[in-house]
Amino acid sequence: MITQKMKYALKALLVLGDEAGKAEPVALTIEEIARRSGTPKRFLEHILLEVRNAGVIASTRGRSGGYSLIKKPVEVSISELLRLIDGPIAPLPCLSRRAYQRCEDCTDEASCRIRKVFAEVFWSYLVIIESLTLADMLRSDKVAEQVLGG
Amino acid sequence: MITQKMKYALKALLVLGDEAGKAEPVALTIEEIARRSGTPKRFLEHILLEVRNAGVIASTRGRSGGYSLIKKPVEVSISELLRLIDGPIAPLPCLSRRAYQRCEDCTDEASCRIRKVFAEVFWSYLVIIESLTLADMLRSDKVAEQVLGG
DNA sequence: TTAAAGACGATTTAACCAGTAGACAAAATT
DNA sequence: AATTTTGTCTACTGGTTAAATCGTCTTTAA
Repeated sequence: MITQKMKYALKALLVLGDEAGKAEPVALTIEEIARRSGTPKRFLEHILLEVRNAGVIASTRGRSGGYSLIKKPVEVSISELLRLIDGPIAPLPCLSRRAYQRCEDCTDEASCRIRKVFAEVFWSYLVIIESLTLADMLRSDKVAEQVLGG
Repeated sequence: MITQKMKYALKALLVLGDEAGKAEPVALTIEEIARRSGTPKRFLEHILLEVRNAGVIASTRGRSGGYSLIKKPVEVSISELLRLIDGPIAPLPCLSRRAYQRCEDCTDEASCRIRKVFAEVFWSYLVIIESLTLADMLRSDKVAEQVLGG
């Protein structure tokens, strides 16, 4: 499960992405982003700060300040955002590339059967999620409807 | 990330699976399973209880009691175990089949762009992990080595 | 009947999630 | 220059979960 915080981050980026796609985009205040995305304003502050530090959005302070998207949507990786907000994606610390950690109880990583089996699943999963970008979300209404529920 | 508890559950099942594959398998005590799997004994109690209630293993009480695998390894689904120990697999509650929950802030599920994009990733992922069983883990040493680390 | 096992509920400690509050800094308007 | 509007940053809080541990009870074989 992704966290609520991640959902808020995505919603905020959708708002900023929609704005950036307009004819004459303007910077949006936290207040406005919070309103449009349905996010608690004070909480959104923290989220936007992290996203800004990652170089995805930019902020200007003072009157007529606000936030705007500075990366092209196609360059905003969902998996990177996940790592930023929710932490490592890998099912096991010993399978994470960016946040590798040896399992403290593991005697021999190469022969670990748990690692081995999750590695296979994980690589397949990674290929899929690494290819996802904000652009995919922004134009997702154009995607053909599929049966989802149940 | 899967929890430590899930790792312990898998390790315990590997121990019981290995035992079940022997010529003359015997029931193993918690003590023995804890020793072989490197799991805290008192914690393992709770884990084995849950796994037993799911019908994967059986227990006998009293002297010469213990645990043994009662399902065939090929019938022990890793994804079911994940659901049992760690909860829903889906990235969003509104994408879970078994633990479906509407996102409380969601106005229209069908048009939710977050849901839509995660749905695609999730279904692909599900296909892979749903096919995994304990049997795959038990014979995973036969799997060709692949480069994992980094 | 007693020792060896599992069953089960209560408690604990630390971390994390989701959110709030207050003080501060910058920029534009007046 | 003062004021207002914005973002920045640190700290805190209440609730939940993870990872155990503890004590007690029940079952069963020797």
